[in-house]
Amino acid sequence: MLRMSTLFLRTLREDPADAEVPSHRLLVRAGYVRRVAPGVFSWLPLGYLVYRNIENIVRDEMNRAGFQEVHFPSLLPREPYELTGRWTEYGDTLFRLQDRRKGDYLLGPTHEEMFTLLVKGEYSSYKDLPLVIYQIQTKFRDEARPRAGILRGREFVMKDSYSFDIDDAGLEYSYQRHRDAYVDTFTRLGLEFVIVSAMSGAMGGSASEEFLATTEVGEDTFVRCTACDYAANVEAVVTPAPAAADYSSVPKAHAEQTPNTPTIASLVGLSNERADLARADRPWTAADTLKNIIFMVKGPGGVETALAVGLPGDREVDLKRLEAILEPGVPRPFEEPDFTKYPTLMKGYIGPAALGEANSSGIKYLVDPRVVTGTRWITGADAAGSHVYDLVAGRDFIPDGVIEVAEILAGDSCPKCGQGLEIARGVEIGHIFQLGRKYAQALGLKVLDENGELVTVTMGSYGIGVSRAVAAVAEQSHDDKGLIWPREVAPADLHLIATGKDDAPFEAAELLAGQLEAAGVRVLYDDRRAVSPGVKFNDSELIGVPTIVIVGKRLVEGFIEVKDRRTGERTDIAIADAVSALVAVCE
RNA sequence: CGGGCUGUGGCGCAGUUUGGUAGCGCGUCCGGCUGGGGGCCGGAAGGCCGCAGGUUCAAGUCCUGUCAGCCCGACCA
Repeated sequence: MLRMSTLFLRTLREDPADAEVPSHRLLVRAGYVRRVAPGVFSWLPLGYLVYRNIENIVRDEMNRAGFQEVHFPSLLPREPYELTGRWTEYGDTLFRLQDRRKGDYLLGPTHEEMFTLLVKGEYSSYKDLPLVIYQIQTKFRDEARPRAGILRGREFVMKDSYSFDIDDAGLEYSYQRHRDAYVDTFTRLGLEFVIVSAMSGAMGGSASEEFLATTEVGEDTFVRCTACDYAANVEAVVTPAPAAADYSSVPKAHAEQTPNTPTIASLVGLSNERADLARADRPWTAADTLKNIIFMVKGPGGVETALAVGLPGDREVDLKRLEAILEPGVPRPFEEPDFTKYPTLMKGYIGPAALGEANSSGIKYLVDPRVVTGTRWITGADAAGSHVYDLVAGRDFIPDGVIEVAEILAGDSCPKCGQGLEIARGVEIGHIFQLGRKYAQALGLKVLDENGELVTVTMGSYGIGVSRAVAAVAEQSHDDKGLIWPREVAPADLHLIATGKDDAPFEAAELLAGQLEAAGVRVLYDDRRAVSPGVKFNDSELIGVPTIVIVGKRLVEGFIEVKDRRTGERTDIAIADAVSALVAVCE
């Protein structure tokens, strides 16, 4: 039994000044966590109870799936990370340290290397596989900017598991088992979540998926369909290409003088103002223009290549999508000096005529999926102050291909059902990933197959942010008064409050608390004598135990009050029936 | 790494413009009252005003430097 009179707990009446997001504010105010350093937190008794409940749910679901728990150190030697290149690849995010002999060590940010080496040391036959092992471990990442309290710290707890299979089919199965286990885990945590494809379509379907707990303070943007169950990372959204349009009635392309129209807005304005350019049926909009943007892309060898992107003028290029699709190439904007290298490009008036590998600039020209054959555009005429009208894709120009980098806007069509998409935010609480043979290759994890041949093992890696899940639940489950824990993760089942100046309520509550404990109910008992009822009520709402029981002024009539923290609904029950009634509530 | 803001008892803040012996609320301690929504009265403890240097008779306040933290962005298995 937890007694408020002795519990190591101090609740705060005011919000801490450095906390912005609700989970951070409330976890600090309710005395669950305290900040120690940027992105580093201590867990106080109530917080640690919640943390452990969540950890145990994660562990339980892993074990149910048949995975085996191991435990690695956090302090790791440099060598394995050197072999996979991550000692340098991880950059400043890696916490590094040296021992007294100047030997390099690191605090593990994730443990692919260690798992791979462990299995390599023990197993050597296909008969040993498949294998899934996991750990629940403190991880360290020296994030450039920790924020949002527990949601994004530099020290955090992660469950990471790794699957080892002989072939792709085995990997697919291990991946699927994790996917199922994650759905069960997050459902049990009471989290509202979506599963989004984490990679661009080109990289292939299910190789990597993220589990995002939906919350407006999340750092990951994703889209989901308002009508069907489609959800995807912004990088991975596929824009459905419209059917090719009939352009038989579209007049021949004609260049027009359009002075001082270097921007889309100015071009659309002028086109509507001038009678000779205006459309008869409707005004021109930015979506009628074809905007061409050039990037310089640095390839892995360090060589820069120009790339032209064409997209409807009402859209911007989403740099994250562009970077994701060009990976490992790195794009940068096309700048003034670059124009001198491509004399046929006229800044502000770049058109398809100059673009494309077959044309004057020789620059590869990729267009948005909406630019299908038959669509007609206003676009640059490659001369200052001049635009081409009625330029038809497929008739007047042929791009080198399609590229999916336009920003996603709310209302865009769902690639699955065609209805509108919405943009939402979430925090990544799980990630499942078919690693393949990268680490097994680098570290030489091979086994003998049934033909006696050495084959490289294929791996998957699967993470759950355990400490982050505490904050994610808090983020999704609170009101203006405080936290509201789902029962299974709550620090207690019941928050029992005794009020009054006489001994009677305290004696009755004491007795009740003992009986409830004996019946297996976890009780947080507010036995403080000198504290006024208002303080106790407010504390109970801040702390967020799902059921609040008050032994107070109605005791003389033989009743106690039961309040549901989430709904606020109150019921009176007879003290004589209290134990059985409350046990029932807590089941 | 770029931009903005802030450093004053445990927490939240005022005081800095205009230099003159450091204040308020909460919390804590002692005594009393109160006892169904952070209640009241009286008393008390607790501060290198981020740090260093400078100006001045005098610096929380002005000047220079520096460190730290927070927020936005970049970044983020």
